[in-house]
Amino acid sequence: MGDAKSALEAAIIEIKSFPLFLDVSEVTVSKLCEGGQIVVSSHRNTLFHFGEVGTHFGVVISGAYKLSRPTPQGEDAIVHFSTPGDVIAAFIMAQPAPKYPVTATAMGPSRYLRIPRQTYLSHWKNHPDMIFRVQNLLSTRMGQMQNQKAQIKAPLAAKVATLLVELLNKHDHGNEMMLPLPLTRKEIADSLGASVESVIRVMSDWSKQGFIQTSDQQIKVIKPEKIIAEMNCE
Amino acid sequence: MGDAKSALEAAIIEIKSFPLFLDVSEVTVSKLCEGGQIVVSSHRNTLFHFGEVGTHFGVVISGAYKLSRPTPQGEDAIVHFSTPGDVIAAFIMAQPAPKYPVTATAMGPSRYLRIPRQTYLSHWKNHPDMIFRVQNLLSTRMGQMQNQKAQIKAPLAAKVATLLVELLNKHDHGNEMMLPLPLTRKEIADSLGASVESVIRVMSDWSKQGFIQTSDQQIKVIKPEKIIAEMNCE
DNA sequence: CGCTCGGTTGATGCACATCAAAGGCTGTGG
DNA sequence: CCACAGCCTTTGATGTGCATCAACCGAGCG
Repeated sequence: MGDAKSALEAAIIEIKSFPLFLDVSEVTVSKLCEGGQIVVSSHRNTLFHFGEVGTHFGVVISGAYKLSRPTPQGEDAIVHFSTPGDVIAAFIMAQPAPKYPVTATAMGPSRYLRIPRQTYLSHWKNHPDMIFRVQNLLSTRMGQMQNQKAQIKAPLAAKVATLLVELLNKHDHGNEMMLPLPLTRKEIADSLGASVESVIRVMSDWSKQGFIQTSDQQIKVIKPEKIIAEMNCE
Repeated sequence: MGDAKSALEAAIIEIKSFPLFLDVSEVTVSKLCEGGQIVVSSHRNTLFHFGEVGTHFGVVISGAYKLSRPTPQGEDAIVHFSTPGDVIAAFIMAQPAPKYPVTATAMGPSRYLRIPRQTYLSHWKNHPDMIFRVQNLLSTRMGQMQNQKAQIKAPLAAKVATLLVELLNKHDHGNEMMLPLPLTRKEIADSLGASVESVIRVMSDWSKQGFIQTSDQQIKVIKPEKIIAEMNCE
């Protein structure tokens, strides 16, 4: 218990530097995290499932989680990739009896700060600035979905390129154009509504041309210009 | 000027019955609409364009507006259909220097209550209940987008069916299963990322089988069961 | 050593897009 | 009042991007 508490305190130090909590006093941050606990996930662990009653929301501390929905065909459609600093499930906290609209699954070892809904209602709700910050995060996410929708008729290569660029933009990884999360071709496919094979054909083409490099699930962009060129259909 | 003011007052009576303002005192509603003005649009008028600086948000009073985004191919992708009671552009009010992420265009004669951003910041922001109501509306919208994303691999017929059902659900039109807005095949196509011709082929099939009926742009669903059956790919 | 998981490649087919052409309907301007 | 332009719908013919199916390979792992 002492351990859990100090883990929480350590995590608070970590999350304080996220844009979400920038310039917020440590006391306030502690309050906003009241009742919170650190969840350590390993690869493919889930935080919650689509359709379950939503009792908690939270913040991604490290690693990454994918948010997916089951499709009528039994497959999964990936709705969003959440990286450190992202808020998860805050959106539905405003509802009286919320259900999770997605399943959250860890991609590689990850950590998550899980906060009870009650804390949202008692501490976040009456803190307009925090609500606004949350809205800004969500507005970004909404924007991404709309971008993707605008690309629905574009060729697959353009969609993959856009996804890569978007993921690169979220976390400025210095000059090393490395994606901030481990990503399989299948996950890219599920995110874009394409088949694994098609995604592979696009990307191994790029590999051969030296635009990108992958080892393990780490994708590195060598020639960003080329990828950006693909975005606009060559 | 007296006219404008009384028009606003009349509109406030109207919007008071929307879920957004349910059980909110008239005084409060007036405050929330401070500086608001009624915009009367005719078919294909626009409220604002993609990329413009966002100085206002607002509420749809009557008719309908489509929210669309230009695509790289020069076409338009429709992101959302907004019907009476919907809030438009509230989302981006939280941002310091917001730009409209969509273009809003009237579908047939419509009316809109246009409210300055300042009112959002001074009256809405500090009213947690209102913020929550806005979030709930947006959460519905987000949910719809996610539904559509989950259907990305479904056959076109399923997508059209889902769209129709979703639009029916938003406004319970008694037993008359009439869509609450005038909708062209092109608009359906732009909303789903399909071609007009394909949408027409699907829908004229349904017409011949007597599932639906259209006159003008008014679509009436005769056999909802059949349409719902199409949603799950037969 | 068999297992699962991720990546890759080729052959085949289909659900759509695209192109083309036509008719109705509305508004607009000479 | 007619001509003309735009918009919406429809139908058919043709083409293609991508899904699907079917193998196969290498790596990690109990």
